[in-house]
This record gives sequence, structure tokens and C-alpha cells, in this order.
Amino acid sequence: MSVKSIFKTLDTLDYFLSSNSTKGISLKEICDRLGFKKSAAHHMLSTICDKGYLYQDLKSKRYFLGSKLKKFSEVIDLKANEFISYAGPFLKKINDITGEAVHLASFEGTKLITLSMLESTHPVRVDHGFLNKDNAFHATASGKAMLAFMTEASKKKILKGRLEKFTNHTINNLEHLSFELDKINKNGFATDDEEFQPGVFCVGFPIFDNQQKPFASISCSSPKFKIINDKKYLDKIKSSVKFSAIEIGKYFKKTNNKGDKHAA
Amino acid sequence: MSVKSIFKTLDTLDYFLSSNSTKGISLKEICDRLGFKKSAAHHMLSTICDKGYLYQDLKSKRYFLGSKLKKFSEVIDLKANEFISYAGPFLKKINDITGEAVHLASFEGTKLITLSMLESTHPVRVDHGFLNKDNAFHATASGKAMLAFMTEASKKKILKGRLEKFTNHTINNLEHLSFELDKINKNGFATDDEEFQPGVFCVGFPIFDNQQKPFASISCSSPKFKIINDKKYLDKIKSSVKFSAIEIGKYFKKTNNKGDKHAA
DNA sequence: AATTAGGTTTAATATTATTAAACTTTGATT
DNA sequence: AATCAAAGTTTAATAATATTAAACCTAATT
Repeated sequence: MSVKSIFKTLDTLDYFLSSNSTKGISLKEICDRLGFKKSAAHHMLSTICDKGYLYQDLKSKRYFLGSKLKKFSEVIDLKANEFISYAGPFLKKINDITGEAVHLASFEGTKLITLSMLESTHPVRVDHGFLNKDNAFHATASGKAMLAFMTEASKKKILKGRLEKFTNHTINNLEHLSFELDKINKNGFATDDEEFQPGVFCVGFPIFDNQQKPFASISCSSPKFKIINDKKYLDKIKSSVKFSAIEIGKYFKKTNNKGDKHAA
Repeated sequence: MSVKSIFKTLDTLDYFLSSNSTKGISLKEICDRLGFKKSAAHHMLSTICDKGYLYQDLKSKRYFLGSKLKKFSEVIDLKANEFISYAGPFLKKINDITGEAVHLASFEGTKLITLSMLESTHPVRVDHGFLNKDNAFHATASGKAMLAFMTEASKKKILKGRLEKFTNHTINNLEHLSFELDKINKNGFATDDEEFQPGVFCVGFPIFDNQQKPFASISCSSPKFKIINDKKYLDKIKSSVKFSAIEIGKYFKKTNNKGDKHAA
């Protein structure tokens, strides 16, 4: 059960995050966009301002993100940044070889998160757009590549909700998914055959930490028709993603960094 | 009137901000420190996790700051960063000349905020410690230096709450404060004679934007006894702070930057 | 000066968050 | 391996809160 007023509050902050207005956001706009009553929204916003997460300009009465929010970035683990930097050249390598979009993913709790991405360099390219795919563990190569190597307990927690059907290829049946994950575990990599977006085929490899737990994954997305028309194209993608996944995994050995925070 | 569950939520995020634990925070610790009941806190934390502002490690069950919070720093105005960088050398100059602690302040809504600071280089030094002095507009040289040049409407809004008495020198009487602000407006600078911290004397000058509105202020804090013992010391401080305030003010002219967001 | 649009405050009400207790899981200790 | 203790989770009843709608401001516009 979730706390409604907290949801509204964080939805509001999300809205500020997505808006790129430099002149603040009015009460009315927040109400219109998020479906709030102005009185309730006003109470909410006053409270958020009290805590310094937003502030209201004295004259225009418009709301702005408070500088306090800037401080979080200073505190949030630099380890992840290091890891992302380390992975960068290896993502680039896949991008250079295939020209396709490349994603570096990880997870926080039960959520799949995108750490970084490179866009396709082809004229016909795959557009993901959204970097935070909630509940898409079961429908993406990145997600499945990690899932397949997790403990049963972790898998269960992550998959406990309803498995959303993104396309009619999406595996939204636990039994079927379980079978698929076993296959991935055996093969060492995952595919996403139009399971998340129609016409998009992805290949994903897990990246293991120093305890052999899946810490992250990389995936390469390409238009399905290319895979169909050119059988060797898939092999080229697979081998380049595999190579990079192994190389990135060495991060944990080399620098003695641990994937501490993650339990998988 | 403020919304209690929002307060608790943001207090919780504040706690994560102040904690420098790299191994997360347990439900119990949050309850103990913030005085929550574990069941209520659990509901709250689940909701925050749903929104990705925190996450709970699958195995340890400890809570961590979510990477979403890192994104705010990318969005929050770079203008302020530019301004802070521009001001840096001029703060340094005061610090070099006086050896005392120097603060660059501004405001968001009715809140006084500290943009940057330099510590005293003297063996006997003034320790501020807290960078976010809520409701301290009336008790600090930085705050008063800006207040004194604001419109009546702005002053009223900022001072509408109770004027907290930090020391027995704090001016917590509106009439008296009003008189003080008039004096500051006439003289062009503010002082804080042990009004915020016992034994600490500060000098503050306003920094005006391109519309001649107070956008920020700089202050220099020194032990009161030094000011008493050496009459020329205060003059030295005053002239160096004044010089820097004027120089920093040129930021708005030079780069055609506007203090847009602020209404004062 | 009147109008409108947006923002603010209020007090009554409906809904929600909280509580305490039961339950589960995990890890430590024997 | 079994027991115990400690931490986390869930529940359903209740107390407390957030929401509502309406009235009230305030500032900008005609």
C-alpha cells in the first residue's frame, strides 16, 4: 500500500525534472498537468518549499527546484560513476562495430535502470527515448540477462508484480519466463525479440561483479529486419557485446571494486 | 498548514543526505533517528522506493538513495554555478586579506541560502558549520544586507514568521529591525554584532543584479574581540568586502546575465 | 474602475495515514 | 540443526490527516 500524498509530492518533483522551463512552474500548470485541485496542491507545494526542495519566487509566485536537490548528486555513490566511465569505451566499441544503439543497464532494488547509452549511428535507427524502464525486467534483453543469473529469491521479488505486456511478443507468463531465463542462464546471453518494442531486436549480456553476481548488463538494439535479412549480422552483434561485457566485468577485479550494494 | 507525511518524507531524504554511509540505512535506524513507527515508516519508504527516489537492496533490505536524485543536479540552473564560479576569486581575495571566514549567500523564496564559503585561516576561528540557515535573514549580515534593499512586499513576506532569537543580541522586534534595515540601506552595508552567534561579528555587503535588485551578498565573520581590540581591523574588513561585492556585481553587466528568477 | 485569472485561506468532511499486534524472515547462538 | 532474537512486513481498526469547495485576496488587464 502506498502513501498517496508522497506519491503526489514525488510526481511533482518528477514534473520539475522533466520540465526544462527556466522561469519556474505555476500552481495552475502543476494542477492542470498532474490533475490536482489547486488548494490541495498549494498545501503540498508549501510543504515542499518549507523543506527547501522547491521554492516559490516572491514576485512571480512560480515554483522552482531548490538548490538542496543539487546536493544529492554530491552524495550519491561515485562508484557507479567510476563504473560508467570504465564501461564507456567498451560501449563505444560495440557502437563502432555495429552502429547500433547500446545500453548499459543495472538495477536498484527491483527496478531496472539505465546507466548510460549510445545512440544508433544508422539512418534507420531504433529510438528508446526513455531511460527509466520501470517494470521492464522481463521484457528487455538487459533485464533478462541480469535476472537469469540472480538467486531465486531475487527473481521472485523482482517479478512479483504483474508482468506488463508491452507488445504481443512480451513474455507475461511466469512459467514461460522461467523457462526463458533458464535458457539464458545456459547460453550466457539474452535476446529481446520485439518483446519491448515492435520491430526492435536486442541482444544482452550480463556483467558480473567480484562475487560472480550480475551487477549490470549491456545490450545492443537493432531493427528486426536487419537481423532477418542478414544472418551473420546477429553473430557480429553477439560477439561484440560479449567481448565488451567480459571486458567491463574486469573492472571489479582490476580495481578491487565491489558490487557491494547489490544483492542479486 | 503543512502536510505531515510530506514533511516526514523529505526529512527522510534529508537524513540520507546527511548520512555518509555507503552501505545504506536500515528501517530501524530511520525509525530510531527520526522518531517514526516502523510500520508507518515502512509504508513511507515503500512509496518513496516506488518512485525511485530511494531503493531497497534485495538482500540486506537496507535503503539507498536512488540514482534519480542525481538527475536533479543536471537540471538545476547552471546560472547559479556560473555566478558562484565568477565570485570565487573575489571571496578568495577577502579571505587572503583578512584571513577570516567568507560567505556568499543568496535566497530562494523566503529562505536564505549559502552558495559558497571559505573558512578562516586564523588559529582562532569562527565556525559556522551549517550552510542552510533557515529563517536567519534577520539575524545575519548576509541576510540583512539583502533585505535592506528589497521591496516592502518582499521584506514583509520574508519576515512574516516569528523572528527567532539566536542570541540575546538578535533583533527579534519588527520595528527595531525596520529601523536597522533603513540604516543599512543608507550605509550600503550590514553588520551582525553577535546577533546570530555569540562572539561573532560579521560585515555584509549586498550584490545587485542588472536591475539593481539584491541578488546575493557576501559577508566576512570575525571574532568580536578582534574588532574591539583593533579599530582599524573593521575598516580593513569593510573595504575588502565592499570591493569584492562591487566586483561580483559586475557579473551581471559583463555577461548580460540576469537575476531573472529572483524577485526582490 | 471593473473584470478576470491566479493564488491563498478556511472550516467541514471524507479519506488517508497510523497504530498495535500478529506474522515472517533472517541471522546468530547453542 | 534447532532455537531464539532482531529486523522487516502485513493487516484491519482507528485516529488523524489531507482534501474539498467556497470564499477571499491580489495583481494584472481592459
